[in-house]
Amino acid sequence: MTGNAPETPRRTNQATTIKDVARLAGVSVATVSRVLSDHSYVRDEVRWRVQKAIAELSYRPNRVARSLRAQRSKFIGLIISDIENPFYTALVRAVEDVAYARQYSLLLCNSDEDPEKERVYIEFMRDEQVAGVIASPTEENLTSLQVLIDAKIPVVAVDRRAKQTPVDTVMLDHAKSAYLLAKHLVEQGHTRIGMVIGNTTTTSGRERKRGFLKALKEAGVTPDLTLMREVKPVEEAGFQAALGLLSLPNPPTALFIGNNLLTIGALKAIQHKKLRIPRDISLVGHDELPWMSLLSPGITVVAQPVYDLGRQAVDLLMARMKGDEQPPREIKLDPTLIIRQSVGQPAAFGINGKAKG
Amino acid sequence: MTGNAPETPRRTNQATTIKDVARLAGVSVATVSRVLSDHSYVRDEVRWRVQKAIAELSYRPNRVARSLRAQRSKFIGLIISDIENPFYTALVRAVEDVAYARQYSLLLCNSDEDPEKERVYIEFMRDEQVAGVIASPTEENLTSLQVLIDAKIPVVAVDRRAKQTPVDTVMLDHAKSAYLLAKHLVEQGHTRIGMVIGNTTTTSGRERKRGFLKALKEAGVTPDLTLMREVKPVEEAGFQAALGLLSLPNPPTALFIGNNLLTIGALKAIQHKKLRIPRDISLVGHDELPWMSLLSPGITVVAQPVYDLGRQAVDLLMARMKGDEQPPREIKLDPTLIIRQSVGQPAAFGINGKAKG
DNA sequence: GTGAAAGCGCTAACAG
DNA sequence: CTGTTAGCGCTTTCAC
Repeated sequence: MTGNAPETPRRTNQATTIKDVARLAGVSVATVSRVLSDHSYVRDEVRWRVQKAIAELSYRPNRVARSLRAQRSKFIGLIISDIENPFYTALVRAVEDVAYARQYSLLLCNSDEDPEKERVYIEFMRDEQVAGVIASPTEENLTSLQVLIDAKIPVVAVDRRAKQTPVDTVMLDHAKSAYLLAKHLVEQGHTRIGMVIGNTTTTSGRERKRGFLKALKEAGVTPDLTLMREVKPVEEAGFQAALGLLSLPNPPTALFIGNNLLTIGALKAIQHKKLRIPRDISLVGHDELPWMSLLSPGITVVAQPVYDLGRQAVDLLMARMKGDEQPPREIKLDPTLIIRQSVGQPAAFGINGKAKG
Repeated sequence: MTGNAPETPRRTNQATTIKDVARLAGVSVATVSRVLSDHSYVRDEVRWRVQKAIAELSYRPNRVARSLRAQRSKFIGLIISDIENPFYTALVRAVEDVAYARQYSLLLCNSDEDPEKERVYIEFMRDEQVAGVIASPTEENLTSLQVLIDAKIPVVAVDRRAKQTPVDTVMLDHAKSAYLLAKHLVEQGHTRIGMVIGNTTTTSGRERKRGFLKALKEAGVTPDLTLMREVKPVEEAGFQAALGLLSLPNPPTALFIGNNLLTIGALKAIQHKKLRIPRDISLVGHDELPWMSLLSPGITVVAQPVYDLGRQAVDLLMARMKGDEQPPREIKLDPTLIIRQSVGQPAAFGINGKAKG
């Protein structure tokens, strides 16, 4: 992001500055500055004159100048890995809400699950001297966040951990959510369970896998490695992975899908194979989406308290921005299991007994 | 967004500045600046020394200082009305892609369909001296954009027009998309068509209504005002409006829904009423979503070329930023009708012949 | 080719 | 209480 473009032409109609206000009010710029930030004494009569001048000129302070002066801007950088994922969208919304209320605004960056793009954005945040950064690291052992720490810019990791950097973290109890989902499956008698999750280089992926395995172990089910897929968390990958699983000679009787986009892909694979849920195949997915209840049968999922995730992340960040020096905290939020009708008994002979698409 | 909070404490570990580089390289800051922006002659040997110093100190220019100096920052402001609407999400993605490639980054603002919040953000953009703004105006006759024009900040309206302000505009041919949808309905013999669209204070709402009426008129169908609803484009409003329509003594045989969130709401209302599509009620919706094909039956919709919308908006904006002075242009993009199975013949006796939920 | 110096708009010492 | 002034980090005349 190091711009080397030639200078844009200077604006012609000069905006009104603090000098203009000072001149009109017949005071010094310092006085104007004082009435602007009212933690300093100004005689009422003078204050009034200044305010009048401000109004008359419709003066508004230049925020860039303020930022330069303060060595800190009023931005919160938000780095997410996929703006088209409704989960992150909801997160952005929460952060925006809170930030707006506190007079901060959002520098939104979409890392696209690309650590390099993420790094570029992180350095950019530093160069822009943002007030703080909320990030969902592309990799659990991401090192680039250190740049921000060095620049004394507070950082909060959200949804995923950044193990290499000691920062506050707010996330779902991923292991628990996966556990709930997998437990639901084994309780219905499934033992051949296909798993499709996001890459385990991220916290969410790794922990969900752990939760999944824990449920199986508790039920005495031996996990079958040939039924486990770790892929990029996008719809197409979910489709391919599920399709592969369903096309196996001895396919699973249930699918455990660890991410909302993957779930859409998996559902399309099931549709493609002309399989019926839950008769031919059972399925559980991670994350609730507004349209999930429209499907018939409804899909059993775990829901995240997304808004809370965002809100708490901002709260933590704000505390740091105010100078909070405590050791990094980690907040884990609880998932909610929403049981619908997508899980049945394991099909008698597996899906091989059925016509295949 | 006029911050009045007390000054944050000055950072302790001073970042390396252009001065440090100059000192280390044994040149003046001017020379360093020259090698940074290489449109100026610097002796090779000197250039090399400077570059070495830059590398050694991991120097990165302070972007805030640059912005202040240039009277213009490297941000593109993006004001949308609902970050949780997948349509806008896709738009954000497109804009982010293009902006990133051109070394700009995104200041994302969610107006929440609130003209006041929008106005605050617009002034904020001005105060931050952004390079340009892409906005989807909350109201067609929004006046606040004038602030940006006055500050010579280029503006592009996207998805919706801003009639009061002469700016470039990129949007779907809303009238056409609505027309295609409504035509499809009347061609199947529907004459009692319920309409639920977003408020007609926006371009999209108004034009879609126009397209809807045009299709009816062409087919010789007299629009029934009691079947037409204009609401806030959110799921809940769609649910309520559709529910109202379906609960009428003489309900419509088909629903025309003018927005994706409204469609989700309408589908929930249909589900709530225990009606079947298309047997009891037909439905068409605006906007394609990744999961639409998962519904059975699939929903007939029009799709927007969202990515293109975003890309063209940025292109137009960039041209203006480079000084393009042509009169404002308006680009209209074409919708695509995706016919699935949600429209059937009008039910023989309307839904009153069926059990109601 | 290169350096010195002014200045972008603002805030915070420091005087008075 | 209020004014003067320095300076945040950078780019760009203007000299040399």
